[in-house]
Amino acid sequence: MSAPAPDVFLADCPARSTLELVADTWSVVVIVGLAHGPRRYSALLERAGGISKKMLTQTLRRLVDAGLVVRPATRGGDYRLSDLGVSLLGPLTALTAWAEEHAHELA
Amino acid sequence: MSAPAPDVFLADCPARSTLELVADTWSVVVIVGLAHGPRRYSALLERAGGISKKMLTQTLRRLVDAGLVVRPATRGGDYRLSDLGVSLLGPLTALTAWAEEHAHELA
DNA sequence: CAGTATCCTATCGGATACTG
DNA sequence: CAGTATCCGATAGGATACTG
Repeated sequence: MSAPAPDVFLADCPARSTLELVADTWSVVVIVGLAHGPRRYSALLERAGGISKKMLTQTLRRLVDAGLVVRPATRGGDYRLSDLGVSLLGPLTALTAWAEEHAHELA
Repeated sequence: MSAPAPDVFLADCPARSTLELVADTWSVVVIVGLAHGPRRYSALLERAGGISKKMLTQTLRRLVDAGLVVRPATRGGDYRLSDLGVSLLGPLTALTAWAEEHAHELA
């Protein structure tokens, strides 16, 4: 954590691919949706305003593959954040907090 | 700043549109690219690895319209972050810092 | 209920060429 | 140099129907 102004700006930066994973609306919505605790597929579908089954499935798959979310052991069980996923909550809530605070200032 | 677990999770939340603006790779890259100070179009184009003129123009337009970036007064001048844009740097660097720190843990 | 698979449109986004 | 405009293939993403 002592990197001196690291540059996501550069394409070859490994953080870039990570950023591309995280800098996605549905990913953020789903992760935040799991912040309060594990939830079933249908719970996510209903609460995540406007997401379609297709995108939910796809987003969950990506997040599971990336290791941010843990797939339920049994079909129909709860999805939950992995430790890595939990570690992302800090930065992410900072971002969503900003979004809420400044939503009215944006055109 | 005292919101009790606000929910970007919901679609009708005003923060959602804000999130959709910010949760975009190119937007993040350009904003971070302007973090160190104002830069000209060509400077952004060269340093933002892999971005095309089209996407740079489009992204800049969106960010300017949203009020996050200030267009140069004279053609060929420097683009710079607005106060609002600067206020976003905190949350954003938290996110990019996370991306750098955990890049190797992701599949 | 929990997904998966298919169809189809809209947008993304690079390459290229053009203008002031 | 600083953009803008057009062409076009690739992907996003909703609607719907289907399976266990």
